[in-house]
Amino acid sequence: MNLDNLLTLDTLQLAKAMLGWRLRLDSEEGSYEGIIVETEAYLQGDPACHAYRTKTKRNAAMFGKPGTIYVYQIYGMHYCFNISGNEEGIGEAVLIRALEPTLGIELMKMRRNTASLKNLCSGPAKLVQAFGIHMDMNFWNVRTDALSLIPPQNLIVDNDIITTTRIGITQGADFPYRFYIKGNSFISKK
DNA sequence: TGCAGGATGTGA
DNA sequence: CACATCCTGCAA
Repeated sequence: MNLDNLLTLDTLQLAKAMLGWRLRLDSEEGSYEGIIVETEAYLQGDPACHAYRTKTKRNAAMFGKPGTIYVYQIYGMHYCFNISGNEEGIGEAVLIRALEPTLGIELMKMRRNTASLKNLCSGPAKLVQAFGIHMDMNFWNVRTDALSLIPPQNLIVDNDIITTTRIGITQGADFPYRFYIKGNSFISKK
């Protein structure tokens, strides 16, 4: 599957299909890459979705074209990184929850202030910090900007994907919208 | 090994 | 006032 095909999937399928793809950032200081190993989907009609009610200044990027990057601040101090799904005008996105670092590891260790490989990108706010992602990247697009998606080296099949409920929410807590690669040790929860 | 507590912008 | 989180410190 190529990037064009990936971004035509509905948001739930997109969240699953992104497993195994690599997230890459090219910045002044160097390049970062990690394999996407855990995602969550946030959909229309889903009370946990930031776009559940109205379009606001904060959630506007969720309504962008597929591949639009949505960065938001949470708990006043951390940031999370999403990729918008579905067509323009519909507020849906996939939250990237964990990566298996493959490139730029020394830079990540400095940014995260830890030497532990497993602790670099094993959470949505952690991977944001490891890559140095910030609010200026809100409304970027993975098609056109320095934050991009690279197709999988090893194809992830359905049998390799575990589906569970999402982490850290109470509204919509029963929806099975969290996906991760079976047996991968870089996910956010053991 | 587990959990309580704190930091604090945004929108209901 | 609840929240798509993480880290520290203290108890068991």
